[in-house]
Amino acid sequence: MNTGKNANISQDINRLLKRGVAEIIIEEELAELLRSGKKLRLKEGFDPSFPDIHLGHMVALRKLRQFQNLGHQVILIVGDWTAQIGDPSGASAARPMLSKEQVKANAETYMKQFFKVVDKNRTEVKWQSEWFGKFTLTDIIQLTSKFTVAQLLAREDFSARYNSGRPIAVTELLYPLLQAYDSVEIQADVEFGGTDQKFNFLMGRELQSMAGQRPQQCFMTPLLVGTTGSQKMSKSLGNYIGVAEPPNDIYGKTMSIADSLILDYFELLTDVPDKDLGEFRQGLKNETINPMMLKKRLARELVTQLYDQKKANEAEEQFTRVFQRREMPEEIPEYRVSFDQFKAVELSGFGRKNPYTIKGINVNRLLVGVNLAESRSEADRLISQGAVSIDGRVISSSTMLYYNIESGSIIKVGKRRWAKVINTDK
RNA sequence: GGAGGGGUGCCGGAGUGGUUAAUCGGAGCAGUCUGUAAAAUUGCCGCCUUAAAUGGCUUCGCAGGUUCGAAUCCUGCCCCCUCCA
Repeated sequence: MNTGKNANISQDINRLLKRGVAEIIIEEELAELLRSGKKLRLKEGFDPSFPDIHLGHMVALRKLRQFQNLGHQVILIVGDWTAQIGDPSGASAARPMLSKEQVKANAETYMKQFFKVVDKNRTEVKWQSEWFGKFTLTDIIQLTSKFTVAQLLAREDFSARYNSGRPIAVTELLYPLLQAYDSVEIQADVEFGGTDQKFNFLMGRELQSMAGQRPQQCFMTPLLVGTTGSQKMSKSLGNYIGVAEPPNDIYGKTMSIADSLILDYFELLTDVPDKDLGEFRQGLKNETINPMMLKKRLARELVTQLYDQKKANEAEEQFTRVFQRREMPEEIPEYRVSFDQFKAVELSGFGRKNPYTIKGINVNRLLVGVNLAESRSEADRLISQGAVSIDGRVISSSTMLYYNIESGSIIKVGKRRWAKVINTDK
């Protein structure tokens, strides 16, 4: 029994270090640490400027969870100081300073999502301000004096910018140092993140060894490609699937990912065994598996992880009904509005054309009123393009702009937006 | 401190006195097709008024000015970048 357990553990360790991993520094040392039985301190940082977690982040978070399952401890660092600088990975230079309240609110939002994946009971939350709040100029001079400009310019995006004459803010140079100092402060054994964090992680190692600590191991996960299949998943590119999104959205967005991503997503985001992944790959190649079926499975897996099986089944049913059979969704957001305000009584006064043709509700205004269109101009466009239907009847011609709607009617805009309108007038 | 370059719609980027609500590309939205994939194809893509035709308003860093007319010319201001010191 004992040997069996050990065998399992070494199998776990192996999977931990192989699947969904981009690079580990130093892999051998980490394997050794894991085998040693020591309870490891796993560092994960987050920038409170961006509190939302999407599937791209989830890759590393899943790894944290797997480590936790072996008994290790996560230390989550709220980067309330580094957030003011911004990770120098490119375009974004100066960031607006967040107020304390904002940071706190964002941290709460973040953690709510974080603990969908990571085990709360094996997590310790630390704020950078716990140590940087007390920093003095002396401390900063001491910290910065340990490094040279050449060292910092070794970072690829710095050197690229330096060589091409683009600006580098002094505070940006500070960013890696602060992050490195976090590792010292919490005595990290392993730091987790995407490959883009490599330089920062390595700085942590440097600083730790200067401080007499054993340098942390760096565990880097691959960057997940966003839903459209070209760039990395990111909120600003709009190609993301958020972990806090409703089950139907997670399911639906997953169904819309590019075929080329299916295998990656399975590998990085699910526990589907490697053996099955091989079969999927083969099946896709030979065209013996319909990619859509695989995506359905993937979508189910993801919703199950982030919610539960029941929600996954419901989402699948909904998807099948609405998008494959083109029927109504089960739940449609309701809007209680006064129909009176959409009646076109305004025509009078000019007395130009006959007001008698006007009866019913101005669909155009109604769309704006229930947030299906942002402006009347947009509503106009949607209608003239045949994207709007009421109770199954397409409103396409201008003669139907005043439509006799009843309370409880269902409006559909495009493929996926619905609203049920309830008249609040007596 | 000196010299030069630049700020245009969500992004990139044309445009140097009218025909410019502003070429083009990307993103986005919508129609057809479909597996809410890809590819293709069509239309839209500032706001308001109008059933529509139409009309009005706002927009090219900010504020003024010249002009019948300005994103385009002039003046002042703000911001960004490069080089020299």
